[in-house]
Amino acid sequence: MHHDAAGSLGLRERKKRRTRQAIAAAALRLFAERGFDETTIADIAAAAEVAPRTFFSYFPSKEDVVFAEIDDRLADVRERLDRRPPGETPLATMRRVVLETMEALAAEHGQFAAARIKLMLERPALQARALQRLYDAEHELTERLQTICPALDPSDAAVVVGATVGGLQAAIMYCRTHGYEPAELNAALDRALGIMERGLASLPALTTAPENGPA
Amino acid sequence: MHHDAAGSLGLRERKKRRTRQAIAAAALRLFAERGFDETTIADIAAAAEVAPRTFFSYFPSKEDVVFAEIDDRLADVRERLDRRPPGETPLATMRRVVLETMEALAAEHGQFAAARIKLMLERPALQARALQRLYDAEHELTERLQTICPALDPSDAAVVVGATVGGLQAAIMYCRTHGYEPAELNAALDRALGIMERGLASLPALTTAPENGPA
DNA sequence: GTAAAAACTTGCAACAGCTGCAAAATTAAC
DNA sequence: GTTAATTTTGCAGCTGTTGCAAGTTTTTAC
Repeated sequence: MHHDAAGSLGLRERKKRRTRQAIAAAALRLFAERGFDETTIADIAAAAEVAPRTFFSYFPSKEDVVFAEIDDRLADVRERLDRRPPGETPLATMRRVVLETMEALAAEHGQFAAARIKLMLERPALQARALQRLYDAEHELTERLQTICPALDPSDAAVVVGATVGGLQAAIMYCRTHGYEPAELNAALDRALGIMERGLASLPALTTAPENGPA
Repeated sequence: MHHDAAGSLGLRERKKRRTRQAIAAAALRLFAERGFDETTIADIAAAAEVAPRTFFSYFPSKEDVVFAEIDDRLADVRERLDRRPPGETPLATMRRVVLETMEALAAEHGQFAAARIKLMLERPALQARALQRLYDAEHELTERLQTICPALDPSDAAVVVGATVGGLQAAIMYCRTHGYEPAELNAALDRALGIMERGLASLPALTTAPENGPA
C-alpha cells in the first residue's frame, strides 16, 4: 500500500459510501420536493449521477432508501444497551436507554428526520415498512433481554418487550400527531414508562366501572 | 320487482359478493399451492374466471386479497366491545374481549387462516401490511377506550392500548413460532394480560440486578 | 510499472403490478 | 322494450424490479 490515507478505508469502500449517501440524499430531497410517487428511480439516479440500474445495487427497493440512515440509529441503541453499569436493574436500563435515545434524536436535528416522518405518515407503504422494522427490532431486544435476565421466562420476555415498544410507540405517535414539543414528548414517555412499570391496574379510570347508561 | 328472492339483495350485489369471494378463494388457493410471488394476477383472474383487469376493481392490490376476510373479524371484535354489560370495568372488558376473540378464532377452524399466517411469515411485504392493519386497529380501539373512560387522559389511553396490543401480539407470535397448542396460547395470553395489569415491576427478574460479571 | 483478477457500473431486455380510458356487456328502472 | 346506470373487459402505457452480458475501475500479484 502507498499511503493508506483517509482512515484505513480503501478507495473502493470510500467511493461506495459516498455513492450510497448521494443516492439517499438525492432521493430524500426529491421525495420532499415532489412526493414519493411522483419521483421515479430514473429521477433519483439522474440526481445522484449514477445509472438507474445502479440504484438497485445499493438499495433493494425504492422504499428502503427512505430508511437509509436508520440502521446507524439502531447501532447507537445497541451501544447504549451494552453500556449498562453493573448493578443496574433491567427496568432501569430500559428507562435509561429510552430517555438517552430520545435526547440524542432531539439533539441531532436531523434534516431528513422530519422529512422521513412526513413521508411515512403520507405513504401507507412506508408506514408499513417502518412498522416492520420496529417489529424486527423487537426481536433483537427480546433476545437481549433474555441474555440479561436468564431467570425470566422467554415468553414473558417477549411480552415485556412487545408491551414496552408498543406503549412507547403509541405515546410517540400521539405526541407527533398532536404537535407536542420535545419537552412534552419526554414527559409523555416518562409517564408511559410509569404506567407500564406500575401496571394498567394502577390507572383508576380502568378499574372503575364507568357510567354507561344514557339519559 | 318480481319476487325479491335471496334476502333483500339485488342480483347485482349478490353477484359482486360471489365474484369477490371467488377471487379471494382462488388467490389464497394458488398462493398456498405455488407461493405468493409465483402467482400472477393473470393466474388468479383465470382461476376465478374474470378478466385480469377486474381483479383491481375488487382489491386495490395483490397483497390486499390476502386480508380479504379480516374486516369481518374486526366487526366481531367491535360487536363484543359493544356487548359490555353495565358495571364491567374497562380492564375486565379488555380481558373478556381478548379471550372471547381467541376462542372464536380457534373454533372457526378457518381453512385459510393457517395459510394466511404462513404467507405472512414468508413474505415481508405481507407481514408489513398486517402490522399496519393492526396499527390502524389500535387507533380505533384508542378512540373507543376514550369513549368508555372520559376520565382517562387521551395520551394515557393511547399508551394503554399500544402496550396491550403490543404485548398480546408478542405473546401470540411467540407461541406461533414455538409451536404452541391453542390451550397453551390461551394460557400465555392470560399470563400476558396479568403482566400488563400488574406492571412490569411485578416481575422480580426485572427489578433485580442480574449478575453480569464474567468468571 | 504492468498484467491478471476481482468488484463495480452500466445498458438492454423482459416481466409483473397497477392505472386510465373507452368500448362492450349486463342489470336496473320506467 | 327502451333507456339509463353500473360493471366488465381489453388495451395501451408507465414504473418497479430483476437477470444477464458487456464495459470500467480498483485491487492484487508479479
